[in-house]
Amino acid sequence: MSGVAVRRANPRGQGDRLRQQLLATATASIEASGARQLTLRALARGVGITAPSVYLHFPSLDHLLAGVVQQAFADLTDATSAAARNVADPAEELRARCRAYCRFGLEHPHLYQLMFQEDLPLTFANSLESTPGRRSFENLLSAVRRCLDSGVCPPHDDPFRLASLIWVAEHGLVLARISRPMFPWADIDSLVDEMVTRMMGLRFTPDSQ
Amino acid sequence: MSGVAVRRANPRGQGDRLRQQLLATATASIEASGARQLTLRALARGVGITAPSVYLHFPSLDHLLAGVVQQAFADLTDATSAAARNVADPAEELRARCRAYCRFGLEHPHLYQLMFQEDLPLTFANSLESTPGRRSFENLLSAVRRCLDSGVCPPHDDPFRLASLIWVAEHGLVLARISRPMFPWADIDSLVDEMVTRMMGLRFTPDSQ
DNA sequence: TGTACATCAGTGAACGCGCGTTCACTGATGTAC
DNA sequence: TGTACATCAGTGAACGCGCGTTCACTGATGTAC
Repeated sequence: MSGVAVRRANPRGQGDRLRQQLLATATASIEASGARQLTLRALARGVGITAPSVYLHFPSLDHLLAGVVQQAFADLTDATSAAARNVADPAEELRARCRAYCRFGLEHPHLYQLMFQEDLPLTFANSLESTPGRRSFENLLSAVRRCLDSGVCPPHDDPFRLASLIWVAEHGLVLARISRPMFPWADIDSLVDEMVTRMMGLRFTPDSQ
Repeated sequence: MSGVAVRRANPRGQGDRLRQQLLATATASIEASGARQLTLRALARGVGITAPSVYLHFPSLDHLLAGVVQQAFADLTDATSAAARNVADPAEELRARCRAYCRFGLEHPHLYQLMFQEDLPLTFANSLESTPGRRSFENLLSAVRRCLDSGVCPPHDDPFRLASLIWVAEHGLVLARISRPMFPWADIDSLVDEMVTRMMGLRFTPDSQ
């Protein structure tokens, strides 16, 4: 009748379980109510441990958040890659990728905002190449290149620049929807398709608008 | 030699001066170090008054922030309108508008982020029309309409939708730069120009890329 | 012209709260001899 | 097979801090009579 589940310490050698549990609970908590609400003590409460125990696995909350963000970017990359798989037409592949990207952002708004929060000290203070999301951008860049190479769109002398424009536009699509839910938005998939089509200079197809 | 400036109460009937000072100091503080750092007590310290005095003018910090945001949107609208003034060609007017929009965002990154923070309770919980930034969007929409009507670009059956795409893209341009300063960005003006040109289906002109 | 009073523009002390962080400690379990 | 010991996975109490908010108060200045 106590209602309080008594937690027992993990068996020897398996202290790493708590580490995973901390990451999972932090992610869930962020998805539910945003990263601002997540404090070290709130996290400890959520997991059912005492506050100092967090230090056994992470030197600070920032390190833990870096882990959450890293996992989130891996998931984002997986989602876009999965959407692109088995799509033969390069233009449609690019659109599918971008739709999946936006869907991920809109399905995990709080997480997405954390991934691009400017003041995450431990995630991209490092080198340019290991910037989180760099992998995801490289995939987008490859897809843009395939479009250019296959001739489904007019040539462009700077694929990197073109990919930047598309990334930035989908980023804006996601964030604007999150911060202005009352705006009379059109269907997200159709907006993404039109954005990609126009940005790449693709020909409009019946089902792309 | 004390170094502490002794503040004297404002003369009678001019208590409103402190109100303006609170707004100005809050804005300056946000521009310097972001809205997260701004607490009621920090603001009071910045102005040189005691914490409870803030309540004489604002029922809460949220109300004050709403004032800051409202002013910021007015400034943004002024900046884009000024850039559009005296530009005859509708296409160039639209580009000038968008360049000014992005410039504003990049010159006031912390303020811009606050303007589009999702959880500002007192700013756009209200009606759809009075959403902050709505005025700014209407101006953009008008500029898009002028392009379509003048025939400098192919027709589009939904100017509102097209304006949404352009707003969202410039929004993304600003926020992506803020959150990924290490990314090898191209010149912002040229990126804006190319984005607008492609999104509207304008013909490329020598100085637009 | 004097004076009592109201009002305005704040002050100063105090409160309870949740936070991050420290420190010494505990209790279970594996290991050496 | 027994037992001393080391290690692992945490606990529990306590700290100082800045925060938002309350309350009674102050001191200057305008106003009614």
